Amino acid sequence: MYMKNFPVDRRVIKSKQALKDALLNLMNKTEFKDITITDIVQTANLNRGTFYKHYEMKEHIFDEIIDDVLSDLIESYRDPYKGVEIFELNKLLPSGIKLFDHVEKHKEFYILILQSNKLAGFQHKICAVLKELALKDLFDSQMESSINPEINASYQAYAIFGMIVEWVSSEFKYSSNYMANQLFELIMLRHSDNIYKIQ
Amino acid sequence: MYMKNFPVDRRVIKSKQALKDALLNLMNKTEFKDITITDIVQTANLNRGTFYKHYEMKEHIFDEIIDDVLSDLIESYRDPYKGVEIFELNKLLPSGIKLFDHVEKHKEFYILILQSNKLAGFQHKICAVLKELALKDLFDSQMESSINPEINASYQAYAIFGMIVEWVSSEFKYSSNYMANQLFELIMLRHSDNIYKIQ
DNA sequence: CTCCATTTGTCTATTAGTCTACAAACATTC
DNA sequence: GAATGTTTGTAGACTAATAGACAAATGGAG
Repeated sequence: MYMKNFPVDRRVIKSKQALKDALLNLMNKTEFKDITITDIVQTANLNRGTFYKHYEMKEHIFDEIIDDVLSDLIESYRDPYKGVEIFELNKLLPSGIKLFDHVEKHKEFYILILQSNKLAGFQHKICAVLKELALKDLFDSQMESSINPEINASYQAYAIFGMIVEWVSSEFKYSSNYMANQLFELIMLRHSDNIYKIQ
Repeated sequence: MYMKNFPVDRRVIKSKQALKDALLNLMNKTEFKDITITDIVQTANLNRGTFYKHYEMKEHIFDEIIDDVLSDLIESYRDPYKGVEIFELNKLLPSGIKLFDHVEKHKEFYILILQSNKLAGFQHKICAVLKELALKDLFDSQMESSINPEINASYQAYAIFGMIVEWVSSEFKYSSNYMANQLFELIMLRHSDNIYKIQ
């Protein structure tokens, strides 16, 4: 995941955001390949020159959307741990789980990549990020266990992603808080399982 | 109601709109007099210089908001008549009544002026516009009647405004379509009354 | 009243975005 | 395949918006 040096000028941020919003919006109605640059700048309400100032092709807009979403995913995942030295499960309150707020925030994006066949590849990208995050946590907490950290991380990552898939395809029937609670309870359940097995 | 020569540059339109949105937004939480120009440009996410390029004081922003709303009010009122030579009541379908769509569109504004004591003066401005519109219609259609057109127009204007007040204070409990239907039925009712009296 | 922080209005240099126009590449239709 | 319209990429002249700095005005708090 590459990172461009962040723009400082408000105008740049706003213009780029408008282009990203426009592209996502158009992708809900039209095939990516059929979307013209003229379409994008028209829905973004910008001059075509502005597009060429920041991007070379429409693909680059989408690349940046991915970057944005993944960065925000990482941030929201880590947010509950902020300032916490040692990982303590009982301090991880459901309200601290910002993950589903993140999904809701990028609703349009998630609907898109879950519905489209062609964009399915990005699902793995998301899971890979989730796995890395989980792996980092596990490394800090359960080094003595006999469980393979990679497998455990992947297990957790895809489990969470499963919840997201379910949520999105239910058309966001539940609140993000409800989803956070569900995740919390599932974690607790799994944790008590472990304790049971150890005893 | 005066009309500034419309700006052509997108940037101007966007910046001004951002300032208007910001002001309306702030007025929901803070007294007008306590809102600083710094507050406005910060919520609008614009440089302070941009404010001074378009306005001299915050009052001028609000003046333009009023202009916008009243212009849109007139347009939405007249929309059903577009292209119609002679006023025919039975052709005025409920779906053609765009008035409540207008109110919904400017929700924030209407809530503001109906809740605030200090902004109550603008209610009369709106009614005055509605009366003028009604007067124009009446002039075209019922010159032979013995009813005083001014009184009739004012009657109609305040009647419609009454519906708006009710709708706003119900916190938009009904759909704009429902409101349009209600208005339509009320007009029909009154019309058939008239026929009854004539016969 | 004095001190301190905030807001205000104004300014400059720089950059982003605008509009317009153009020729070349692409598509469609006949 | 010629003719038509649309999209593309690029360029130039112009204007709006930016960040940043500044002194003056305003406004509390001690």
